[in-house]
Amino acid sequence: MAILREKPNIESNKHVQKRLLEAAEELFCENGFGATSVRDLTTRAGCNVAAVNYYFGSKDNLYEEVFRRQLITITDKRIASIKNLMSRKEPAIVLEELLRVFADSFLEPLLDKSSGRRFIKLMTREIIDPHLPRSLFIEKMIVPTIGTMQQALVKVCPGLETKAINMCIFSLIGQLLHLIRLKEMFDEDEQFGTLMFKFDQVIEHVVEFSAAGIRAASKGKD
Amino acid sequence: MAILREKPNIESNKHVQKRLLEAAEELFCENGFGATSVRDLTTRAGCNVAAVNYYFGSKDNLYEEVFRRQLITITDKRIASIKNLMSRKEPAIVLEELLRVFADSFLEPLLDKSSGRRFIKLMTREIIDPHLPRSLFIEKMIVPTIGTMQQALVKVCPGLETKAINMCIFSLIGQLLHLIRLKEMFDEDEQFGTLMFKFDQVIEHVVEFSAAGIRAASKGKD
DNA sequence: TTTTATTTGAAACGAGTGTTTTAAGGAGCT
DNA sequence: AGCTCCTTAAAACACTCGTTTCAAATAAAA
Repeated sequence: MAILREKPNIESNKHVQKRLLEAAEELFCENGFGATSVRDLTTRAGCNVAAVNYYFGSKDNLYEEVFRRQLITITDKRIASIKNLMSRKEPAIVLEELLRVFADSFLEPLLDKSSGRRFIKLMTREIIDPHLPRSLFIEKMIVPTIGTMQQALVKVCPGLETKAINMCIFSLIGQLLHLIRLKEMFDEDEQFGTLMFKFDQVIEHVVEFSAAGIRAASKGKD
Repeated sequence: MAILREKPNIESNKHVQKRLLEAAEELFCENGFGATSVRDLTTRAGCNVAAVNYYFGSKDNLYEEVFRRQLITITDKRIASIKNLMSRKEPAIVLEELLRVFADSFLEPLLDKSSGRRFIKLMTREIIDPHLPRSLFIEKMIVPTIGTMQQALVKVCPGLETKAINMCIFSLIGQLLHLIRLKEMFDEDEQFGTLMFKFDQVIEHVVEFSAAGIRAASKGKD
């Protein structure tokens, strides 16, 4: 009963364990934990039902493995984008610039059709009915992301109190998550989605809307 | 095989059909459609398993019945709050005032421990993996709510284009939904919830943050 | 009261769930 | 060869699921 063992030798023909992880990432994200059966997973991975329990011990373990991987991947990308911008010294960074980079790094996993996009649905599901400890979510995503953004904001926008910064980040993330939600909701629905919102226009609106809000919040203490 | 029949006579002892609706509203909201079994429902309602199919035809029908009721109830409350404020003629209504009323009417079902609070979780679930046609959602909630808020905003904030209004409402709702999400997430978690956010403070921040954003959006076309 | 109709109850149906068992296959080693 | 270890396969396990059946109980109407 091996749990999370290494690849057996060289890459034989995409090992079963790897195929299972890929299948799990697709199906869990698409349909959620409960609606994905072990037989769904093994059918897509092209292996026997027993393989899930053989390689991962249980369906739950496989789920946690998938979730943790994606969580860390996305968070690292976001932080890298922000730090990349902040490393610039030459022309001073303006608020709108930072907000735009943050918005892009936040929405990037949504826009490309890679694995990250599907994962957002799974994240939302995990918030509503959690199968994993919330600490994983907090420590691996929320704290690092907000922490990085805090540091960036105090540099770009001095004279803004910590509490106000947190609330402004809250407002920003709220809008971005809502944008993701609407995009998911009306993705194939032409009538609603493109009629009232063009994606890039909304991002620009969020940037300017939030910049005005942040400046108003810092005006009192400037 | 009666479907949705009327109450048999007077209210006998809280009729089975009614008890089933109440149990369904609680359990569906709490655990979702898939994680709520017919036996869970009938156990809480104190009746036989066959009662669900007898009175509602199927588990799906019962679910739709619960969802439609709550959706309409909440939407009506929100619209009434806004129209109540807008009916005032005497002192002109300022932007912050309107935003506060909208925020309150939006969060009200969250704050009280009535049926509406649980329903928000169910709404989120329905967005992620829908069991009902999206048209129900759009026609019974989104269109009426946004429509009412549009009318209110053009009166309070003239010189704001329709497209800009829609985007500002989008930003406002995004923040409020995020506030609901965080509250649900860290409701019993003292360490996180109350440490960084006091609920009333966040509402006040959202109002001021959004007022600044809206004024910035209208400044170009004033 | 008898006769209808409506509502309940217990049991069973067939299908699907995660997991375990048991045995067969296959690679690399001495 | 034989031997060990890892991997796969098919079947069965002990559930739970939504729904149906059909007889008994209850209420309404005659």
